[in-house]
Amino acid sequence: MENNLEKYLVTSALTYANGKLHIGHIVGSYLNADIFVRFQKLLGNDVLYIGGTDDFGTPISLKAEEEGISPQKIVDKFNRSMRTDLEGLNIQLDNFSGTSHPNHIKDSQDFFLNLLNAGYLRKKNLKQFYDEKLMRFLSDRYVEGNCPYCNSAGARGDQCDSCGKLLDAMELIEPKSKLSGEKPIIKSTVHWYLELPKFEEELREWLATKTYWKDNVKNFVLGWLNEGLQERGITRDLDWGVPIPLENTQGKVLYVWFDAPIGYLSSTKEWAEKRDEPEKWKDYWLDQNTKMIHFLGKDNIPFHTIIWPAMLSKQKEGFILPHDVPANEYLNLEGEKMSTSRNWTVWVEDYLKYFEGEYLRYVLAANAPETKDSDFSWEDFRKRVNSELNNVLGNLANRTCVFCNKHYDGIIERPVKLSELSQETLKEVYKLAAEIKISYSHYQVRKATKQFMDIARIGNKYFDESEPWKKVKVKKSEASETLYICFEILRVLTIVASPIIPKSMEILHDMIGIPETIVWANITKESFVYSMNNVQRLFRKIEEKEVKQQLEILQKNKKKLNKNNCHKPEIEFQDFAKLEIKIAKILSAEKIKKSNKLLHLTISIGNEERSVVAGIAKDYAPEDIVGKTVPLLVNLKPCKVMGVDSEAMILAVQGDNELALLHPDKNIKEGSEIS
RNA sequence: GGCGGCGUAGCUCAGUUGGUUAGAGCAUCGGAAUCAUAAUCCGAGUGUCCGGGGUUCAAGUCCCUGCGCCGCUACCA
Repeated sequence: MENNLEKYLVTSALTYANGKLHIGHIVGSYLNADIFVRFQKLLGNDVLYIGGTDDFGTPISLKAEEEGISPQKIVDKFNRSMRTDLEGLNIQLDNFSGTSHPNHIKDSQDFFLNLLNAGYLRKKNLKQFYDEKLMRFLSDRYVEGNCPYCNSAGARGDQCDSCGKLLDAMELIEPKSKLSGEKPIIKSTVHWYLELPKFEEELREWLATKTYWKDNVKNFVLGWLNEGLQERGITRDLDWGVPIPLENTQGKVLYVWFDAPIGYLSSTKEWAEKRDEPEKWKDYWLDQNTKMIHFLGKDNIPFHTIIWPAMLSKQKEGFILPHDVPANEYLNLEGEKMSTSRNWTVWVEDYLKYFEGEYLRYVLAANAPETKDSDFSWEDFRKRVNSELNNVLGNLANRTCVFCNKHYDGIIERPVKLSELSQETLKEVYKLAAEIKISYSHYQVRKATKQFMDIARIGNKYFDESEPWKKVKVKKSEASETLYICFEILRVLTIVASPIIPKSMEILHDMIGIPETIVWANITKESFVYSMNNVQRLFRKIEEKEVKQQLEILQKNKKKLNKNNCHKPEIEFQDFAKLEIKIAKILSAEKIKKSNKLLHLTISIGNEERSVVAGIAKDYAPEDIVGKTVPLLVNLKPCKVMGVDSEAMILAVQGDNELALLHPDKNIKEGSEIS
């Protein structure tokens, strides 16, 4: 049997170290990986589970500046908080590292050098705009100016929206930094590009062997390939990152997406060192029998299916390539898209203040966004915990144990002969267990969850049909057989459900008092004696008021953020006086074709009419707003938006999810100025 | 507008490569039972599988088209 051992290297996508863990991270790449790892361990396979934080990049360095501490401090703080949260959810990685650890720097530099020496990196001299005020290079989309072709204002460095022409940022007339509004200077710089087009052929061939990948992943990758691969810059002018290992490259680092996946390797090496077997990582990374499986959310697919394999394939060491990339879709929250910037999510740390980690594991597993986006709601959470975990599984365990204690002093032995119903029942349970194995192997956690709950349902049904409470009074041995079978069912459950609710299943395992360990091979091996031990409730119920409380917390947090978010620097009155805002009447409105947000309005400010483009089409239909009076910023520099002249700007207010026009409190004649 | 996805019971969703009478859980209603965490078990269901057209002996499933919703993207809040 030992010869058949399979070897897995499982990873959860590195989490960006500028915040805490929330349920999106968990459902996207941690829980499904942990479940898979636990399952493989039950099978006795050799599994190593690796992860960590993604520590570099602009957002972290900006955050550090804001808070006046070093980026490393920020990163360390969140790395620690994530470890605690993962522990609270019983997600057990073999190593949780971070890309700012020293190992990682060296590994990433090696990757860079190997690619360079193999001829897959191209060095490009380029001129780039530089914002002197912020001391930062500006990528094309952060520069705007007048279009050299149609001369309309507001053209971005990469494209003019008025005439649609693709631009070179250097051609812009009167360029401005979008970040500071200052006029940027032109500075020359050097960057390295990964020449992805060179990999196309190889990648296609490699991908053709991945027939077993999930459809959503395969389609995504093919889409990318068919559009044609572009070379991608892998360096940036920044100081918080992995330095480029070449002469005269001060102030240049590797772009985060390049070094992040290398974190899987450096984290493995760190694991090996901690075990005092520094070469042990090679057992995984250099052994072609290792199946490397990356768990991640759909936004991460191209990096792991195109760029990362390309990078790996040109290293000297002969690393393995990803075997599978089971990407999950997104989880919504109460029907709305999750968003950390709006604080619309459930933070693990907060969750754990109120509920068991096991419950979240179960609910997220039962409702995982495997094939399409799914929704997490607190009401659904309550229902699943109460009517599934408690009523079906918890109650089966409880009624069996309590009955056994009451009538058999807590000990049940295997009957010599089993009735036909008992045999049939066991057979059915084994069959389901076998199906669960398939589900787990295919990452179908959702299905596995339903299936093990079905096993518990079989148990309840069998208990009822056998009526041991009647038999115990007349044929005590028959009633004992019923209990025995129920214990068998519980025993199977401790194995098949343990990847999803490991803690509860361990408790149950102790409760029913059997010596056999929880491993998959024991499923069909009947136990001979069950002896009760510290019988307790496995789960508690969630009350309606707890759901209400969580919903209130969500709403409260959401508002708090909006308030804090909108402080701008103090200004002088003269600054305000520069604005000419007048009350205007909307004369006509029509949709701008090819846009779903823009309306073309004709507006009157008394003696004058203007053409205005407004981005309000999502909240206002043209016919609804004709005749309305609204505030209008009159002296905004005119520009063209999608080919339409905009000679002023309507003022509107942004609510949580909608936009609202403003309206004077009294009847005011159009053209009146606001001050 | 471009790209991608989705539309199945009141709700949340399963439906493998086309193949009997379209399923599960929850909720609802009726019944049984009283070992158990007011838990369980049995029964009753209800469906224009978004609309229309096509391919086929056969379409929820494949093709075309219309509508609706979502995501990414572009966009003067």
